[in-house]
Order: sequence, then structure tokens, then C-alpha cells
Amino acid sequence: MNLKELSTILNLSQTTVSRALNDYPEVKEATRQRVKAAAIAHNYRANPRAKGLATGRSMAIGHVIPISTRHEIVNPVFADFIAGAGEIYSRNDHDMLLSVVSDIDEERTYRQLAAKASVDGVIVHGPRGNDPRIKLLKSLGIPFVVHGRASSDDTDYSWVDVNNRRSFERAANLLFDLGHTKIALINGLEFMDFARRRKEGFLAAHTSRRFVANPDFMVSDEMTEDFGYQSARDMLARADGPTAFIVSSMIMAIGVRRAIWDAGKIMGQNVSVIIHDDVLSYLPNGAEIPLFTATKSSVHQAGRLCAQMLLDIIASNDQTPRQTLLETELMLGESTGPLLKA
Amino acid sequence: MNLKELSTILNLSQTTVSRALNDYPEVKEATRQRVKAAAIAHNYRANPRAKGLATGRSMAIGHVIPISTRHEIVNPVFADFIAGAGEIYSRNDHDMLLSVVSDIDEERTYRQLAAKASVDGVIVHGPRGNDPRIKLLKSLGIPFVVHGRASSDDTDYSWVDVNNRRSFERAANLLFDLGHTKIALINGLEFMDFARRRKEGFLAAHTSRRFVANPDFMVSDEMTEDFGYQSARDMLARADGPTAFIVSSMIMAIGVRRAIWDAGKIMGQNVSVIIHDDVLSYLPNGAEIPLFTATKSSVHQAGRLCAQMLLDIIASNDQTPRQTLLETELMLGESTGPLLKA
DNA sequence: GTGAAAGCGCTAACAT
DNA sequence: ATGTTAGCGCTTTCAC
Repeated sequence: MNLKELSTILNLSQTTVSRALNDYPEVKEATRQRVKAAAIAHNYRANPRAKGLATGRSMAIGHVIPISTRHEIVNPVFADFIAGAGEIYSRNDHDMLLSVVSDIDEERTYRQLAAKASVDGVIVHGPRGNDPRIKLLKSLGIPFVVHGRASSDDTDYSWVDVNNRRSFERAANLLFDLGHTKIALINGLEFMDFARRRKEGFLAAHTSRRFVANPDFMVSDEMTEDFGYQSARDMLARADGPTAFIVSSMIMAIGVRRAIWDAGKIMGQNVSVIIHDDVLSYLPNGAEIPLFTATKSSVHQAGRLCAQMLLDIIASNDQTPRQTLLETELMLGESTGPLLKA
Repeated sequence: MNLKELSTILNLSQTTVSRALNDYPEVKEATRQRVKAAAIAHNYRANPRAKGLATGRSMAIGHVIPISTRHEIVNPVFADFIAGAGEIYSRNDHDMLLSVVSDIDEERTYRQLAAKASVDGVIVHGPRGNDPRIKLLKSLGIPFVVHGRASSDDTDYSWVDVNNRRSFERAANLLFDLGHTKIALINGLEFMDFARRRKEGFLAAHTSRRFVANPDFMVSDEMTEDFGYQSARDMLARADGPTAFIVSSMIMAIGVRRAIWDAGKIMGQNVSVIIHDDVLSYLPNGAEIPLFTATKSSVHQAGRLCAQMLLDIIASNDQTPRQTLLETELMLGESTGPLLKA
């Protein structure tokens, strides 16, 4: 069923039908009702390609997901983020175009999206410090929102980020309060913006307590289970090993827990682990928070906010940068499970 | 830069330029070279919407990802699958359209994709036993490939699946060989096809050894960390609790390990865990397989195969059902880490 | 308030 | 081997 057929059925011109469907004010209310009813009755849907051709807009948003060339890793948080964003898109009748590209191909992908004009805007994932993509997208003139931040100057582009710095500072302080003094930081690659900020927060907590962070206890690399395992194992092998860990992702934390286990130190006796990541989405609503999740950053929510912000930018045609900084919650109390004294 | 401009520059008709670019045989080789060079020089890319309008094809594949309405869960294996599929699409110049929909909205989404003709084919995720989507897609006439299987009659549609039955049978047998007799199965929802097959394999192993599976040790639900924890904890609280677990997903396994931990039974002494899922993609190439991964089903590879199969179906315009059954490997030996005797 | 006609950028018959 | 023309399904002037 296309416009022409529908308009024939209705004994109207394509123009009027189109106008009725798109809520143009000049069409008579009675006509509009009739048209809309017929559209539903005949399961009519405007062909998005024809519409796009005519309007120059695609009603689609692009997500470019970088995948590590070395390890073929897709960060699992993307799944949650995408789910949140997708919710907004479907509500606003937009499509989501996904490109999974190895990091070296990213620039080419963006240029291609721009040249083909296949999307009205893009979400930038996994920003690095001073990310070149920002400049690229600006020069290409595509509206975009960054999930995270990408440089020290955060004011000249749009982003949605979680307060990584504050969250890690608070996590460290919590452990200090419990009496820990030797805390390890298992972090992501330091050229990633989020990792840099998390480390800053971690260090800030030390500074404010006049502690000195042991460089041997701060490691960062691609966030794999194996890296979590290896680094925690090495630290625990030392006589003066850490008594608590703060870990940047769930997947690494699995490795960390395994290392603690292997080391024969049963959690519940003398090692605490705090994880920063949105583990909650894997849990039933209202269920107990697992023992090792103490910091919450709802990636799902970030996805929704990013998507909504981008749609707003596109709809308003106002590219003035906007920013949203999400505060995380420390999940404490009954549902947290034990966080252990040193 | 569009076709018209490019053809003007080249002093050729749009037709010839189009033909040259699309490798039609009738255009002179020299011309083709000249055209292609110019296209690259001017960074020309055909507008996919215009192309789609003219050809009736969209050069896009749809993925409909169901999300649990109750728990807002996205199964993390989708990320890997998508990555594999995306690789194939970008290589073949196709786009990937993602719809994340709550399970109740799925039918509507498929109908919409069909009516708008926004995709040339779809991949069906997370099939249930006797899944109604199969019939729906057939009636809509959209080419599709199922990741997994959806009914007892597997011959009348295309799918790529892993041999879940055999894999779980083998896992159970492995544990039997180690002397375990009380093995627990922590499974996904049983109306999911994969979960049903896994249970079958689990039971088949029991039967062949003339063991009787304890119904109390077989549980299935939404695959959450919490469910893994709760069910393992309850089982371990019993005097005659299981000495080994086979777990259907990584995320549940985290919970299972936590329960073992809490129960004070240190892994390495008397409880083994085998997990079925593609944990490997989270590990650096060639790294050690983590202790608890004993069965491998490369979801990433399945994504590639599904995508390729669908593209083949579309290109050949031959909808004869095709099937691929992937065998999993039991990851044993040095790299497996200890699997423990009962 | 409604309609006719042009045009979005491309491909595909049908010439030549 | 190349060009001319019509048309894919929609929106958008412009006219009434």
C-alpha cells in the first residue's frame, strides 16, 4: 500500500493525504480523521526511503561501536546503552543504524555516513582523551552527542556522561572509612577518557586523606577478565598486597574475584571489591544487589538521555552544545552485601 | 556530490556513470576506470535512499533484539553476535538496522519493517520453542535467518545454531568422568529453544550412565546473576548438595560462584563449574581460558555465519531453507584450569 | 481546504 | 558502448 493507492481509495489527492498524515494544520479535521483511519485500516506506512529522498532526512541515527582490533572485544555495556537508546528511537519513529568497526576504520565509517547521508545524527561511543572524532564530526557537520567526554574542554560539544571522577573518589573513601589503606585500582586503558577521570578520583581520595597511592597497585589495560585476573593475582602474591580492589568493569571484576579465590583469601574475610559499571540491568527489578556492586551508573539511562538529546538537537536544528552529567549512587545498606573491614 | 554533478564533470550521462560504478559489463573498461577514479577523487557515494527507491531494495538487514519486559535484560551475547554480523555487513556494503523491543511489541515491529520495506531481510534472535515469528515472517515474505532453532521441525526455515544438546551432554559426561554424581543444571527459561535442548543433553548424559537427575538440581529462569546466586545457594545449603554445576550463561555463573564462595566451599577443593557461553571474546587472543569456561560456542562466529547466510539468500533470491549446526569444543587441557574431582 | 506538478538521486527500459 | 526517458514514493511549492 502506498500513498497513491491510499489517496485513490480516499478520493483525495496524494498531497492532501500526505498533509493529513503529517499533521499539517491546513487540512480539515474531518478529512484528517478519515485519512488516518484509512491509513490504519490498510496498514499503510510511508516508505522511509521515498520520504527521506524528498525531505533530505533519513529518520535514522547512527551508532558507531568501536571494537578493539587486538582483541575483538565489544564492551558489554554497549548492549545496555543501545537498549536504552533504542527505546527512545522507536518511540520517536526513528531507526537505529549500527556500525561495528575496528578502531582503525572509524574515521572512514563516519565519512561514509556523512557522504551517504544515511543518518541524521550519530552517537559517539568510547571517547578517548582529546578524541579526533569530535573535530571530524564537526567538520562534517553531522549533529552528534558523545557518550562520555573526550577532552579537557568539555563545553564545545554535546555529551552525556557519568561523574566518573566523583564516583571513584567516593568508592575509595568508602574503603578508607572501612580501614583499608592499601587499595588497588584495576582500570581500563588510560587513553580512554573515563579511565583517566576514574584514576583522578581515586587519587583525589588518597590526597585528601594524605595517603600516597602505591603505583604498583594501579594498573590499566583493555578490560578483559584475564587482565583482571593477572593483575590481581600479581598484587595478591606480594606480602604487602592490597586488601581492597576498585575495578572499572564487571568483566575484569570476575577475574579479580578469581584471583582472590585462587590466593586462598576468601571474600568475606579480608578483601573487598567495589565495581563500577551498570550491573543492575542484569538483575531483576528490586532484587538484591550483588555483594560486589557498590557503585551504580545506569548505562541504560545514559542511552536514553543521549538519544533524546540528539533527537532534540536535530528537531530544534540548534546545535548549541548541551551537557548532562549523571551522578552515580553508592549502593549501600542491607542490599549491598558486606563491604569488609580491612 | 551526486550522480548528476559527477556525470557533468565527466562529460558522460548519469546512466553511464551509474553503470560504470555498478560494474555493468557493457561499459568500456577505460571509461569505467575513469569514472571510478573520479568517484573516489570527489568522494562520491551513491545516496542509498535514492538507490533503494529505484531498485526496491534497501541494502539493510534488520536485527530485532527482544528485551525482557519484566527485567529489562539484554542478553550480553547479543553484543558479540552483532559484532560478528556487522563485520559481514560492512564488507558487503549493507547497513544493520537494530530494533530493541520488549517481547510483546515484537510482532508489531516485524510488521512495520515489512510494511516500510526498510530492510531486505531480518535475523531472528532468541527463538522460543515453536516460535510464532517464523510463521509471521514467512507470511510477510521477508527473507530471514534464525539464530538458533525454533521448533521441532527444523527443516522448513533457515537457521544457524550451536549443538546445544551435544554440548551439555558432553559437559555432564565430563563431570561424571571426574566422579561427580550430583550435578546441578542452572538453565535459562525453558520456553527458550536453547534451554530445552541443553536440558535434553544434560538428561541424556544421565540416562546413558543410568543415573537419575535430581529435579531439585535442575532450575531454569531468566538468566540473571541473582538467579544464579539464589538457586546455587539454596542447593548448597542442603546436606546432599551438588558437587558440580553446569551453567547456561556467564552472567548466571557469576552468581553461582558467589554462592559457592558464600557457602565457604572454596573452588579448588570440591566444586566444579562448567559454563556454556562465548566468554572467549572477552579474552585477549591466545590468553588462558578462565578456570570455569569449559565449553565454547563462538557467538561471534555464529553472527558471521547468520549474516552471510542471509545475504546469500537475498542475493540468490533462493529461499530454500539452509541450516548450519556448529559443534562446540570442550576447552580442556593446560589452558582450562582445574576441573575438580568429586 | 485541496490539487497539479515538479523534483529529491538513483536505476532500468528502450533507444541508438 | 553510450544516451534518453520514465519512474521509484514521497514532499513541497504554487495555484486555485
